[in-house]
Order: sequence, then C-alpha cells, then structure tokens
Amino acid sequence: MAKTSNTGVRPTIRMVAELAGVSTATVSYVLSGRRGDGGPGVSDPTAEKVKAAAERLGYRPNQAARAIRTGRTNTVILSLTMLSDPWSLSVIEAVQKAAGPLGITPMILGDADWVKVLGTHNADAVFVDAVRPEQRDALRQLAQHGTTLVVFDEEVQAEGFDVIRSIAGPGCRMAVEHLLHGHRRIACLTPATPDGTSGGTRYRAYAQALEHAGVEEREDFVGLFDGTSAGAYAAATRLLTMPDRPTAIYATTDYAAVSAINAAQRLGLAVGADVDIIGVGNTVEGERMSPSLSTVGPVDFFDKLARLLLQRATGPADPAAATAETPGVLDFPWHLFVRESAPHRSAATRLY
Amino acid sequence: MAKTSNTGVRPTIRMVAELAGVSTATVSYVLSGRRGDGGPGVSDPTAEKVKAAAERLGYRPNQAARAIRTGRTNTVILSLTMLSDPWSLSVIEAVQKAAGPLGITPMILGDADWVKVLGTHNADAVFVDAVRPEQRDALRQLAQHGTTLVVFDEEVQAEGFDVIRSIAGPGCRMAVEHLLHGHRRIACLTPATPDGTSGGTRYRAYAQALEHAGVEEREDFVGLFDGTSAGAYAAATRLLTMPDRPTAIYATTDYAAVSAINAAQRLGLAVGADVDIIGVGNTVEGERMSPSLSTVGPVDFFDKLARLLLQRATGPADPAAATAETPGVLDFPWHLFVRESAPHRSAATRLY
DNA sequence: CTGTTAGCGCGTTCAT
DNA sequence: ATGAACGCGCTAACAG
Repeated sequence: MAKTSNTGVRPTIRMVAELAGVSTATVSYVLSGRRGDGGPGVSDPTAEKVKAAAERLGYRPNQAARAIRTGRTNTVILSLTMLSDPWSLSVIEAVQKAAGPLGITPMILGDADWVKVLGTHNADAVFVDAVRPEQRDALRQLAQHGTTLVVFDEEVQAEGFDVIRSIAGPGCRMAVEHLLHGHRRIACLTPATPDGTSGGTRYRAYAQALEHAGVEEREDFVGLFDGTSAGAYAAATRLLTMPDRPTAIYATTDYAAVSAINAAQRLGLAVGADVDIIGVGNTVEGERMSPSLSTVGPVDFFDKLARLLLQRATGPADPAAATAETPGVLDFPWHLFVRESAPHRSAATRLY
Repeated sequence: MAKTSNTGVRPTIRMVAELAGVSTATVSYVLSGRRGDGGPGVSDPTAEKVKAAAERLGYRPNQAARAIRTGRTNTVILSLTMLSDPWSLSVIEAVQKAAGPLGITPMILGDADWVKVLGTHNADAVFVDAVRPEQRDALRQLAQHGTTLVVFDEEVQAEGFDVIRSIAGPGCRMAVEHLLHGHRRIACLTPATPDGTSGGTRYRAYAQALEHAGVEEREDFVGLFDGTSAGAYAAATRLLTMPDRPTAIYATTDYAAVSAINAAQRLGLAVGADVDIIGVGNTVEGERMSPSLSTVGPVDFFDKLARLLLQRATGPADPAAATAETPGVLDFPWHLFVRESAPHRSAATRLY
C-alpha cells in the first residue's frame, strides 16, 4: 500500500516536480506520454522517478487547468430532456460504451436548460436531444462560438453543427400497413397525451393508414394508457377481452408492445397466430424476447449516434477545420422488422 | 435582435474589455457584480458599456478558467449507478430543484466508475450512491485531497465526508408486522435476483416477520417478477387468482405495490377491504394515488439529501474549515405510513 | 470613488 | 531536461 499524502490539499504538478527533483515540464511530458513531435525525449530513470513521485502524492492532473490550455476537456455532455425515457438510457449506454476506450467521460445534463450551461461549461462535443423553438438562436450562437454540437431534432436547420433526424411517420404507416395485409380489426395501443386525447405522429399514422385502406376506425379499439408499462398491460388486457376483440394490435412504443404480448399470453392467446402485435422503436429488448417482436424503427440508431458524437469530440479542436468536415444532416430511415409477433400473412393465413 | 459575433471563436473577457474600451478587471467586476469588499465601485455608464459589449459578443465566462482561480465550479456531480431506477430520478429531480436557484449545475455521471472521473474533474460537491469495497480507499483519498463528498452507503465509515444511511430492514419488518395485525395469508411481491432466488434485505424482513409471528411461509405466496412494472402486474394477478388467494400483499417496492393495486382492481377486488397492499420506499406517487398507498420508508429523503449536498457545495471552499463543520453520518429512520391500501385492522375487521 | 496594473493559479508547450 | 511564456478569468494593490 503506497502511503499517500494527507495534507488536505490537492497535489499539483509542481509538488510532483519538486518531490522528483525535476521541472514541471518534465513531469508534464512524462505523465502525458508525449514529447514535442519526435521520439521519446525523457530518459527511463527520470520517468520512473516522476511516476513514483506522482503515485506517492496521489497526483491527478486537473482537467480544468488542462482544458484552459489545450481546449480539450476529454468530456462530452449529453443533454437529455426525459431521463425516465428508456430512449435516453439507450443513448447513455451507447455513448458510455464508445467513450470509455477513448478516455472520454460522458456527463449527463438532466436539466432541459442546456442553453445556460453550455455557454459556460466546455466539452469536446455536446449532444442535445430536444430544441424548443426559442432555443434555436442560442444553438446557432453556440455553434458559431466553437461548441461542437450534435442535435436530435426533426426540424432544426444544420448551421455549423450536426443534426440527426429520425422521422417516425412513414415508418409507423409501414407498421400498420403490414398488419393490414392480414387483419381488419386492428387496435392501437398508445399513451394518452396530457389532454386525454391521443395526439402524436404515431397515432396519426394509424388513423391515416386505416382510412387509406378503407377500414373504419373504431373508437373502442384505441387503447389509451398512462405511459407506464403496467398501464399498457391493463389496456391491452381490456382490448383482448372484448367480445369481438381485435386480431392485431399496433402499439406506438416497443415497451407497450411487450406489455401487450405479456397480456395476450396471460389470456391464453398465441401471439403471432391468434393475435398479431407490432411495436414502434426497434429496441433491442424486442429482438431478444420470445416471441420476438415485430417492429419498425431506425437501424443501429444509438451506436451510430455515439460514433458520430465521439468522432466530433476527438476531431480537430480547431473549429475552422471542423467546418471543413461538413457537419450536416444525418438521416435515419426507418425499416420494418418482421419477426414472430406479427409474421407475414398471406391470403391463406389472414384473419378476415 | 442583437447581432452577435460570428468569428467562430469564443469571446474572452479581453475582447469584451477591448470593445468596451476598459480593462479586463472592470469587465470582471461588472459582470460578477462584486467589487473588493465594499459597495459597488463601477459607475453606471461604464457598467452599461461593458454589459452592451458583452451582450454584443455573446460573451459567457469560461467556467474552467474561473474554477482554476476561485476553486469553485458551481457544479455538483451526481454519480448514479442505476439510472434506470426511479430512485435515481428522484435524486436528480430533488437536486435540480434545489440547485437551480443557487446557480449551481448538477452534472450526472452515469458510469459507476466515479473513481477515475472524480480524480480529475472538480466539483463543489459530489454525491456517490454506491461504494464497492475496493473503492473505499479511493474515497478516503479523494476526501483527503479536498473533494467534498456525500456518500450513500450502509457500511462505509465517515472519514472526512458525509455518509447517508437509510437502513431498510427494520422498516420492512414494520410493514409486514402491520399486515400481520389483520392477516395470516400474506404474499410477498418482489423482484427476482439474477440467480432466480429472492435474496435481499427486504425479502428477508418478510420471512423473519412471518417466522417471528409463528406464521408458516408458503412458497407459492412469493411472487417473483422480472423487475418491470408489467411483470409485477402479472405476478400480482397470479397471486390474486389463486384458489386460496392471499388477503394481503407485501410488495418490496412501491412500484410493484402500485402494479398490485392495479391488478387487484382489475380483478374486482376492493383494495383496503378485500385485500390489503403495502409497499416499500415511500415514494410520492403512492401518496397521491387512489386508494393511497400504505408504505414504509424514510421521511423527506430526497429533499434532505439535496439540501445537505448543496449546503456542502456552497459551504466554505477552504477544506480546513469544512472539517470543522463536522461532516458525519446522517441517519434516515424509516416510518410506517398507514394509508388506504392497508388500513389499521382491529379484531373486528381482521381477515382471519 | 473609479478604473488600471500586475500577478495568481493550473498544466502545457516552445525555445534554449 | 529546463525556464519561461501561454491561455483564461479573478482580484489585491495601486494610480488617478
């Protein structure tokens, strides 16, 4: 056990230098492992002395001081509005996995108030998951002042920063149209909006697809729930115990779809045979469960997002050069994943 | 709309000073609103000029540079191991609410690897929600080097930092004993541990309370679920549809208890009359629902935690003075909250 | 009473 | 391998 200092004060590079009997420059070179441009310029014995001194003092370089000089913080900030949403957790997980090997620390900003924070705190790159209209100016200004941004938004213009788009509407229609191949009695399981109605792109896609196919929408086939997965389970149970129950359920999130599958199985229905269920979002859980969940969603979304963010973070710190790298719009097209919970239906197997 | 600079470089205090035709010191005084010890020492006209220049350039002081000089970052770090746990979200929410008015930004560290990060990144205070045994040395060393820590742990010694304890065992026994006043057929609804068994303090309290009361534990009255709230709903449904169903359910988390209430109501059982349900954790949701949830838990936990953390963050930056403030152990005793879902039972109303 | 000068505190990096 | 300058904002001490 190396006895470490207990002065109550954090060791600085100067203390290390003094203890090792060298200059601060040497300590810096040794600990950062780099020397000018060329080969190694520090002799092994000195390097050992320095490392021993640093160890003994428990020295850790001060990131803030380093950042002031290098302009790099080895930090990315994730500004996430809805931390309770599993989507946010997926973002965090993907970024953490990719950042670790690079020595970059992801810091999460749970507050929606990224405008204030990003103006004063530096990071090598920042991910922002929601932009309110009145924040757009601030966004542009941040980018102009050299903040490296990756923004998730369906509308905002890419002006000096990256924008990730992932437009749900067409994909959701694909999901409902897939069900329409084999069904006419199709229910929709969707969280209620605060005002009690079921707004939102994902619900509208359902209504439009039905209308386009000439299928009348039934009000009692819309299963609203409170956003929790237990609520989805209860709503699905209600739908599936109706006298003329739906033969298919379109759930506007994968989590609701999983609950619906559980509810159906509890009721003794064979999912993928007696009843088809499709989700939205293409989350990993759906692929792994049994029966596997049919769904629509972007491909490889979180990993690609993480990769882009970290590429931007490690890219040239010089903002002038960064613009040459063409930050722009990255579009994630949605795909249909036909799996067990809602298989292909031919004329022979359709349920109407 | 103030036209702002677009040089692609972040404005510094020097640029503001130059544009305003004053010195950097003046800018600093104006923008930080303080001057030496005494009253205001900047004339109104100059202050206006400076503010205008700062506005025009979109100047925001660089926190990293400020921190190097002042030792204050106006930041607290929350190291949270299980971001998916609603408990973590409650911590975040409480801290954010308390930090906002103080101009302090909470940053969340989702990684469990706080040892590496806290060594290099500074914050005015740090909350750590879990300490593995091999991390205890690092904890002590961080505290010695001046990091202000608040640690949530049931075992670790308070050596130069605050420790928050909230011991579940006795409280959980109170919950089961409350049910024992009116019941004999008491089920336990608890998430399964990875190895399939139901370990954990909260389950053991159930087993011990039953044994102590001379009630035999029935294996089919232990409802294990996968940790999701839909899983809890399904497990509760199974318990309540048994031929000789339990008359009371002890759920080891409030979220499971809420699911159990939903399941009971769906089955047409009157909660608080036909069946009693009690939770663990004393979350706010339980108090607000109908029927209100009986539960056990600490009182005012998150708010007090937030208050302590921010008091430490804003306290004297001088670490020597900080020790005089007696950081120590803060114990949160658990209470029993008897509400509608499991009311008091007398000899007249008991269900056995 | 108002504003400036000079230097601090970090780790990094260029000449020497 | 080193001395000294550097980048940033803050602030004690000073000049008008």
